Amino acid sequence: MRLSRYLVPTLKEIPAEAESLSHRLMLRAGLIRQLTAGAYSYLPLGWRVLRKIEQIVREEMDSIGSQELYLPALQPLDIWNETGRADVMDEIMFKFQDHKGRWMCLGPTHEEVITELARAYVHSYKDLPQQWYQIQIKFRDEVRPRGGLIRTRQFTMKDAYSLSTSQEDLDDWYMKNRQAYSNIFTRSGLRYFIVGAHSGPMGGSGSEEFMIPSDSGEDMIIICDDCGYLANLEIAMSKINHRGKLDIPMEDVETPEKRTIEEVAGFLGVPESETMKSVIYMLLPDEQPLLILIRGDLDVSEAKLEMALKGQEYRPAHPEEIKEMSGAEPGFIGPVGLKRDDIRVIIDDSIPDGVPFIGGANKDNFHTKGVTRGRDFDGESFDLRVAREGDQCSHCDSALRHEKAIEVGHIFKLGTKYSDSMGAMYLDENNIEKPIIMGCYGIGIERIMAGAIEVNSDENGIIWPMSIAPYQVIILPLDKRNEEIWEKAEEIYGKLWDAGIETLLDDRDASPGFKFKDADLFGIPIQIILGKRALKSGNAEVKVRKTGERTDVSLQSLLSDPVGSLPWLNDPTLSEPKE
RNA sequence: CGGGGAGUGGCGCAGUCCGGUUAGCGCGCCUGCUUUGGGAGCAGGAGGCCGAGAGUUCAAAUCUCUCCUCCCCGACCA
Repeated sequence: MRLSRYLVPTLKEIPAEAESLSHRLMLRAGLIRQLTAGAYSYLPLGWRVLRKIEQIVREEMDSIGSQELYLPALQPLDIWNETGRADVMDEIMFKFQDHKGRWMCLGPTHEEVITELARAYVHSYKDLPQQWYQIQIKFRDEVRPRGGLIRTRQFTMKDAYSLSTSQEDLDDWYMKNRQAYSNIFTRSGLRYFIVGAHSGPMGGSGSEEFMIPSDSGEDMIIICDDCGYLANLEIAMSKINHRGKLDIPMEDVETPEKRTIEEVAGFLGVPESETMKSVIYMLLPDEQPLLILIRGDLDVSEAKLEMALKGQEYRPAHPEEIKEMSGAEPGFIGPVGLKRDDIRVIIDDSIPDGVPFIGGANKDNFHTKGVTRGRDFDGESFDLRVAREGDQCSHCDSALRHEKAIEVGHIFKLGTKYSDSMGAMYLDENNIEKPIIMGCYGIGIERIMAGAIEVNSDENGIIWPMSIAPYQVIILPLDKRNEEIWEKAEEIYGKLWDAGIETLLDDRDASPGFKFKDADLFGIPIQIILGKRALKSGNAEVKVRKTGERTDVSLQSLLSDPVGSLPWLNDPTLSEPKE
């Protein structure tokens, strides 16, 4: 492609809207343009990168025997009502009525459509196993799009769905996809972590996320450098050191207007870790009260709570309900002396038997010292707390650290959640009807692009890994009016394309400095610089964007054997992440 | 959804508090001449219902009201 006729609007100044590194560089390098919040036009250079990524994804999915198909983004709301997810995903679904008044939506994901397909075509164990995938657009009316392509309302996802007859076969598909994902991210020049994750509204028994460490990420992952434990902060485990057991009697102390843990601990002159936090929720749909107890200095992980409750829904209790139950204002609630006997109590294991804590007295302006589990109250034990940086690893006792990360892939063992609710059944060898066991596996295509930029750039611009670079080579004739330079540039350009090397020719009438700056900004891995100096000696100058290394290569060999004279084309280190 | 910030040629901004010439500057764009190894110089140009609507006023980018949009933090989120 000739740059003079190419839509690559590079910017010298950074648009004010861009905050994250990848967003700034994508705008500056002319890869994308925002149309509205969370929706971007992909300009030619950006689109080429996305297509490269898709191709890598396609090859790896095909290689594990996954079949590519294409499902509609336009979907009737009915199928979402079958699984009950019309309600669960209500907030993020783009919904509207067609001209007949039927409710439709733009698919935020495709489990329902896939299950409908399976229900229609899979009837026998002989039809299984199967894995189907697509590379398709998703629509999610995100409350807050952010970070350029990190979170958008319209994006491309590779989503795959495995259909199995047994848990073992699901496990097998899960591992195959896991391996394919590892290949995809490695080939795309990304350094990634696989972390244990929370399944959320997808449901199912287990899931893992593929994470690229980056300050622009929205997720927090917990890392143990010693034993390699990795998990999303939402579900990360950590070890708790308990104080010694002590048998002291309960004693009410006056704590006027001290409601928060911080206020109470400060007022009584004790560390927050010697206090106990009590939170009351109402379980739905029965309105059964739920008391959650956790050490005062720790926080409850919503994801862990959701798992402890096995997905049962809940809501925060109203202040009147709390008052009725405890006889005190919120801020003075504790586990001892509550006025409801149907209350369910779940306790984080930061509150062990025999260790006294300071808790609410269920009496306005009073707390109780010496409240002790096992003696004064008890309940179900769970790990509910959010792990903190510096906490001990639950596997090896080393200190945990955390890091921000971009989620680029997520794999789930769904089980029979969708096949049960939508009736996707098959007959087994014994003529018994069974639900199909499903898995689903997603990759965010744009996030790979954004992630690759986050990880591979310097102060001058993007440094594309060779594997996903929009072009491998850019030719920079520095003096357009020097006919010899111009002719050589054209000649090399033609030869490179003949040899199958994707090449850009900067044929713009611009100053050398301008071309250098743009070439660095674009991040094309190999620059071929044609100036008078080099030409005099019969050489072109080859600059490797990633290393800055410059080498003279004879024009003769470039023309006769382009691939052979550019060994960098096949240098694997140019497809690896920096450092 | 809570908090904060911002809408002025394609991009970055000034002007707004304190109303008053043809609304400025830089980048980019067009024409000409010069220039050519790290975002060239000079000269001459084109391009703006100042986010939208209503109001106040002799007069509104500027004051008032309503609305819309975008960004950031948080909550939320395959």
